[in-house]
Amino acid sequence: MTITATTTAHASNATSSAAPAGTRVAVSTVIFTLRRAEGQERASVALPLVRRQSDPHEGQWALPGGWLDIVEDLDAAASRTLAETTGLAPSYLEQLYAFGAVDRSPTRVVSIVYWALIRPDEIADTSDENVRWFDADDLPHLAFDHNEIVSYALWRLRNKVGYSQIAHGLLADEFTLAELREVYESILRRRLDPANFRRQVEGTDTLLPTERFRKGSHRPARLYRFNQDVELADRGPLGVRP
Amino acid sequence: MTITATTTAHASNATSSAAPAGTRVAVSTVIFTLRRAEGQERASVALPLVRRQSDPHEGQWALPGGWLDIVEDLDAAASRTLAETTGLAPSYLEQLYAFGAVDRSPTRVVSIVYWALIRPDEIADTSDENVRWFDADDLPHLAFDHNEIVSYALWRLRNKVGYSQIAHGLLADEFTLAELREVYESILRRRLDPANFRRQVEGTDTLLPTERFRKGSHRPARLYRFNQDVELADRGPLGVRP
DNA sequence: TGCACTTCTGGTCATAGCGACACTAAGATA
DNA sequence: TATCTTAGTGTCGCTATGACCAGAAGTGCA
Repeated sequence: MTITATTTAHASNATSSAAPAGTRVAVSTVIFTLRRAEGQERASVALPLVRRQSDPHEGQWALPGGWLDIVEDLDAAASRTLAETTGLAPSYLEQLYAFGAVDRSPTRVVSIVYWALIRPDEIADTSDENVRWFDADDLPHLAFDHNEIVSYALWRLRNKVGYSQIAHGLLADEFTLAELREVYESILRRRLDPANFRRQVEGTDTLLPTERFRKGSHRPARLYRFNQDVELADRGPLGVRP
Repeated sequence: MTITATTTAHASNATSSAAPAGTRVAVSTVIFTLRRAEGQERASVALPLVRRQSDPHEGQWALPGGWLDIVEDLDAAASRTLAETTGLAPSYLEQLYAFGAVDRSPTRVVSIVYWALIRPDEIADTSDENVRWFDADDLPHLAFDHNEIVSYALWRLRNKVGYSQIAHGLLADEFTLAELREVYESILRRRLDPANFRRQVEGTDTLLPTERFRKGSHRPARLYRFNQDVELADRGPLGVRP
């Protein structure tokens, strides 16, 4: 398993079509999950970063990514990136933006950036010292324009959670309304009224109640299941699916 | 003035960094305006297309575009495209999506697509036979995946008009509420109640009333002016400005 | 001049959605 | 058994919105 910190890297890549003179295309991915630090009241948004091993910004943290292979679709390249970092398929994957300022790197690189969601319970325990999960709101200074990229991805996440069902991409098959609410609260960083939240989410057709309950320290809560007929997000006429 | 129909073209370009073997980056732009065909009740969304002069899909209509210059920002390339086609600066310009399927062109091309708005009264009367304005809802079969691209751009336009102020990008400095309403009606393709529309738009701080009136065939209507302090659209942390 | 007609503009009314909040249900724990 | 905490229901008031009414202010024609 090879993990490359890219979006501009002089390091050669086995699948690279690098023509050193011209403009090269890289694909990077901002991978979000939720993580509960001990002692913390709320979970917080976290993402994996990769330590750069070679020249431009060597030693700094960067988004996982790699050069676009000449026979590889953009989505496929993003999925590959994600798999190389987390070993998983994303529960949600969407193109974020193409970054291509001339001066964003010593050589000319256009980075097609994706963002993705994966469920916290699926994160493999990587022992790789060069991959580390950071709190999205407490990042170090990153290589290239990656701080700006993460800011934009976070903005999109917080925005999109308001008008789509992407929150479900962070939960397992069955979940309680409290767990779903906690996802929203963690992303939006504010408390939501349990009663109103229930009313809102039950008003849609996105949830299917089950007959099972989660027994815990108090009154058991009904488990719900995500309605597979509804898309996580309206992508319009584009047919990109993770 | 050179107009190139791109997003994949074998034709060489003076500013191109074309390395024939690898992946090349093109920039195309979907340029929207409003146009009232005679006899038509409502204005409709129109966009300029360019007839391809060379091999892949020669003779077909395509989006205006060109190869990304190695010392040119993505936004700048889009603006250049737009200027070459319309001779104008856009009143709104935003990146749409990066299209990069392997099979979207005979050679490997990643197209960074922008979409833009320009005011109908500013459209230069081009005598170029290879540039023609089409109704967005009545397009011929276009080169490459450009039909799909236009569909997506239209979806974004119709979506965004609902929660941003981009409609102002299609009007002159001073306008009546009826004119502003007509922009919305044309984009959304449905009638809006004049009284309710007035209430909505006056509820925001985006409009500044003037003391001037537009005299027409009936009761004069007050002219309004767009409040320059409000952005046309919330781009989040990204600082792209046309 | 006066009347009809159209559009501009200000209002009402009923309804839907939502935030705030009170209250009941049900199990854990002491 | 009493108490605590979370699950879940219901209510109230505010706001936004769609439908619609009515007066204001012009033009055009008899």
